[in-house]
Amino acid sequence: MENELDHADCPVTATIALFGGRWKLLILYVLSRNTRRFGEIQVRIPAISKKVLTEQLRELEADGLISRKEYKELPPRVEYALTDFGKSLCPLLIDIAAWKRKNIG
Amino acid sequence: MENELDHADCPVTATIALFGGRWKLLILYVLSRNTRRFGEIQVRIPAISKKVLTEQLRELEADGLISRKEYKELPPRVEYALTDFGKSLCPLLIDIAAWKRKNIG
DNA sequence: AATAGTGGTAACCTAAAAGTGACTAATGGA
DNA sequence: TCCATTAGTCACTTTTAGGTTACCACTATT
Repeated sequence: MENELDHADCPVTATIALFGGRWKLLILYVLSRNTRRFGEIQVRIPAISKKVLTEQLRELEADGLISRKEYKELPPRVEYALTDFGKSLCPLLIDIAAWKRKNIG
Repeated sequence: MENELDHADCPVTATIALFGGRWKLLILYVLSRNTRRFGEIQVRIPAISKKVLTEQLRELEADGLISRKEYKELPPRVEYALTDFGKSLCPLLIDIAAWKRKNIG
C-alpha cells in the first residue's frame, strides 16, 4: 500500500503558501507593475486595512518575495518592490490564470 | 490610474480556491491514483477526521472536481473519483510542483 | 443479544486570521 | 499654535476553518 500522506510534504502546498494569503496576490500584482509606497498600495486595494496590509507585506518580505526600503525622511517614506525571487513567480501565476481561462472561463 | 483591485476578481485566487483547502490536494492526489471508498481515503490520510474529510469531499464535489457514487447496499458503500475536470487540474499541479523544485529546491 | 462494519451527522470547542478604530512620531507649513 | 502628512502600532472583536467526541442507521454474523 501507499505510504501515509501528510500535507506538510506537499510541494504544491508549500508553493501556494507563498502567495495564498488573503491579499498577497493582489499586492504582488500591484508591485509587478511598479515599485510602490505603502500608501500607493493601499489606494489600489482599498478594501484592505493598514494593519492587514502591514502583516501581509511583512510575510511577503519574510518569504523573500518583496523588498522593503525605508527612507529616513519625514513624513516617512517606504518603498516596496518585487525581488528577483518574487518576479520568478510571475510566469507561474500567469500559467494558473491561463489554466482558469481555458478550463473555467 | 489603475482601477481599484478586489481579490474576488483575481483568476489565480479563484483557481487556488478549488484546491486550497487544508486536505484537498491530498485527497485529489489519492483519487488521482484510483477511485476510492470513503474509508480507503481515511486510511491513506489518517490525520484527517471523518467530519473534515466529509466536508472537504463535499466541497470538492460542489466544485465539480470529484464525483460521489453511492451504492444502495448495507453496510454503505460510497465511491469517490476524479471527474474529467478534476483530472484537468493535474498538469497544473505538476507545473506548480515543478516551479518549486526549480526555484526553491 | 451483542458486535462489527460503513459512511456519515450533531453539538460543541479552539486557534488563527482578519477586521475596526483610535493612536503615534516627527517635521514643515499656514 | 495647530494641522497635515506617512507608515505604521495597539488593543480589541469578529469570523472562519478546522478539530473532537459521541452518536446513528441497517444488516449479517456469532
